[in-house]
Amino acid sequence: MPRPTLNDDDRAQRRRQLLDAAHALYQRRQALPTVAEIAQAAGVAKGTVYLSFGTKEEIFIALLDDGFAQLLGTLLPQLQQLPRQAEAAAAAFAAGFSASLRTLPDLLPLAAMTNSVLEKNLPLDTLLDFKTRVMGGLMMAGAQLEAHLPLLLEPDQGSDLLRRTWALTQGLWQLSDCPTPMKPHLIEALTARGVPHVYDRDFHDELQTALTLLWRGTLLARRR
Amino acid sequence: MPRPTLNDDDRAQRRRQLLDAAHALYQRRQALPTVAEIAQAAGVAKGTVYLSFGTKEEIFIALLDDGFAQLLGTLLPQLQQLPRQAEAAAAAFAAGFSASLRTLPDLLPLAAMTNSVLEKNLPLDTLLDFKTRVMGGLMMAGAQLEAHLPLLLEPDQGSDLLRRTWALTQGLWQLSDCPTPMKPHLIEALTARGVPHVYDRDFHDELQTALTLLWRGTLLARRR
Amino acid sequence: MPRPTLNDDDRAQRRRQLLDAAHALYQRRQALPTVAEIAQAAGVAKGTVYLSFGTKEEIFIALLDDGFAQLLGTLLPQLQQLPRQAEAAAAAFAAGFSASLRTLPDLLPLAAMTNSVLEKNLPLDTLLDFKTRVMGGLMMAGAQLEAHLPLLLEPDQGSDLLRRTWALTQGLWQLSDCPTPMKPHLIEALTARGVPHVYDRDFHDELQTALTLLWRGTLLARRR
Amino acid sequence: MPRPTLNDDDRAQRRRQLLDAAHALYQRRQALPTVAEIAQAAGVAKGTVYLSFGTKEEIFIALLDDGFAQLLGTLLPQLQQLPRQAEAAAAAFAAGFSASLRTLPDLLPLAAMTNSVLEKNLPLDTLLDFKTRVMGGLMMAGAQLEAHLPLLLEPDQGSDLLRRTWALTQGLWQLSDCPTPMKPHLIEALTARGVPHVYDRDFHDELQTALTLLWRGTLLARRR
DNA sequence: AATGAATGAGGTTTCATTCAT
DNA sequence: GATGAATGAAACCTCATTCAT
Repeated sequence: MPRPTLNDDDRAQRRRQLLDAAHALYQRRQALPTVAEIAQAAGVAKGTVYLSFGTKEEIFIALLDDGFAQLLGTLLPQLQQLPRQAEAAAAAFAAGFSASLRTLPDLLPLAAMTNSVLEKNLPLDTLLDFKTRVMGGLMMAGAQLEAHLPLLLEPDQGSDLLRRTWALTQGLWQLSDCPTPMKPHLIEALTARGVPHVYDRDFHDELQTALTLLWRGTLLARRR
Repeated sequence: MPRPTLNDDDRAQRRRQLLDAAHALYQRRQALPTVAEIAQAAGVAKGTVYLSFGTKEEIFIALLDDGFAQLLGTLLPQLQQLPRQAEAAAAAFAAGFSASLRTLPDLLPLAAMTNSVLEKNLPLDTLLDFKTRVMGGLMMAGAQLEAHLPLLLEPDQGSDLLRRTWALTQGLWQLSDCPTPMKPHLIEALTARGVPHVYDRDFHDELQTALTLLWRGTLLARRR
Repeated sequence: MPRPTLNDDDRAQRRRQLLDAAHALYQRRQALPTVAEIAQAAGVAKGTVYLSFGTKEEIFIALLDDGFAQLLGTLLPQLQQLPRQAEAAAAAFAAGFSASLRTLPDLLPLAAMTNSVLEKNLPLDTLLDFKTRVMGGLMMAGAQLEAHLPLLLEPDQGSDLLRRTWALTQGLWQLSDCPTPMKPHLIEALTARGVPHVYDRDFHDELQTALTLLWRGTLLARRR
Repeated sequence: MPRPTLNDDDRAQRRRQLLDAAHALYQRRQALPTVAEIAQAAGVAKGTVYLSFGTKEEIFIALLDDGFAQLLGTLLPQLQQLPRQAEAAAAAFAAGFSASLRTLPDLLPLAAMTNSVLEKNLPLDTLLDFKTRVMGGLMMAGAQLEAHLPLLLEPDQGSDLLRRTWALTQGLWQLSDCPTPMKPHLIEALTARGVPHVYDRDFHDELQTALTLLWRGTLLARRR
């Protein structure tokens, strides 16, 4: 029973430790690990998890939070280097966004559970903080985008565009996803049945195409 | 304890009875009811449920299936009456689609659970049938759309557009949704914190705007 | 709904049909099939099974009954050809008995369930009939045995010997048996652990040895 | 709701508590109680049971294990005091063994379920440990027996004899047993039908007789 | 006689969370 | 602070049996 007093740094470190463990387990299983597993992987006892997180779901919301922050981090520089012509900007963003997403392979699966699983058992405050932070990042990035493309975007439409971008991304991912173990069977069976060109299309190709269309539709609006 | 031999009609009726019960319970709770609850609500014994559905999840896939079929039913006539000019078509579709969705308030919440919940305990065949049916509807509607707007859509792009339409819709809904019981608090708190114009915006307004942009971006492509 | 009136022959035929189906299924699975499976295999409806048998367990008791009758059928002639010298008789019986048993591979597994499973849900009358029939056969065979070996067996000890023979057989079988799917693993693992010569010994060898000893002990008693 | 950290002693005590509860219930019902019942009888929650046992069946295997250990405990001293003359040894063992068994009235019923019930839901390792332990005890006792009766037993035949002893015991018990609630009716009815001297014979008398014969057959073998 | 829809008891196991130490 | 034993709700699905037709 070691009992060192924890200062804030220690606390943050413990949080990180747990988040890393949870993340690693999630990557392996593609399913929410149990608290016991997370604790074990982090080398602490089950009860200790609840000193850092009020709820199992909080852990994964925090992971999601991290993911969004990282996405934002890679996105912001890209936004400032976007070409200023509408079509080119749309295509460039789509390509950059897709590439950024590839570096965060757990973000979309995690986000897909937000509504149906993660938010189910979350204290209002945590949910509030999460949404505030995500939305704050969105607003900021949106403001940058507006500043960078003043001729293509109305004021305040930057964050709208980015929100819709995320929505389209998440929606497309959910349409293309299916339980990992049966993915090959499903694709094969769908192909055999002649249901064409939908699940076997590479998600990132589809994402780029769709995002380009959304952005074009948005950025061309001003021109009319 | 009535125990008459069931013909196909009876069987369909029993299915309907269970689906209606499940639907009603889902509306109340915004969460998957237990099989026991469904059985009780439908006035049958637990085991009876398993005569019509092999799995609890199948019930909800069937509900989703119904929803998509209904959506398609209201959508198809709309597609054929779309104006043939790009901007007008985009706006008209967005309006019509949003209106159609309003008549199916459970479709989006149900769809949001598809990946994380429903598919976890579904035999491959059921999942396959479901996906095939949904995709089939999409292809058909897409073909109609192409036929109706031959100057605006490349061949085979009708179903792509509709798929992206659905993805954007589902994504936006998931961003705007939150657990029913805390929705008012959340909105209030976000407003108080000055996180603006996002959650308190009416979902259907946002949906129309976003879909219009996506469609515009798609339908204007030809022109270039 | 065909409804031909069943006479006694038909009834017996129906019984046989069900017993055969149950037997075939039991052989496949080495576990009690469900009533639904039996009915389907026999080409009748579930309810029909209960016109011939009051309980699922009755079916398997009947199977057991059959098995005992067949065993008796092959045994009786053997008894009459037994050598009249004790040691030779013991060895000859053991060999013949083991051989007879090989022709009835389901008898022992079925018998092993008698106490813990089959008798659990049996009307008293059925159980009574079963026990009476089995015991009757035993008495008869015992009487033959006494008549054939008057110098080796006291009156009334023929059936005792045969009963103990069966007991020893069944007991040995249960010691050597284990769930079919794990048998190879188990044997391998036991061997690896150095637990020797018990499970990997061939059951029929062991049976012959053990029966020979029991019979010798019995038949030599008189001599002293 | 006491929740002290458990050391090994506590753990063993908790195991014992559950085993005792399970044993008591088994004695009452002569059937496997449910986990819920065991937990209640032991005064703990259902989940607590699974901290000590991985499976319901493990509980009963442990009970069986206990029983065998106790039987072995009473048997070993007896073996060393066996007379060295064959007939006398056989009779003495039979008497002592029967007496030992009387002190363990649940061992035989429990053992009768081993194959058909207990092994169905047991991890291979548990089953393996169990078999190894039982066989180990048998080997040890067999070695003692050989050492004690060197003139009567070939090397390595001690454990064989004991194994056959157990097989005969279990087989006889299963022949004489029937579901507790109907036992009196059955005996009465069998007597009424004139099926004689079998079920109403006291099991332990029969056991002694049969074991004496088996042992005599074995121990006399050397003489020839 | 035959059917097969309906019944509903039955039982296991998992796991997030608590809280005594 | 840390532990991890205890909790106990939760939920599924199977299947022998019945009985209205």
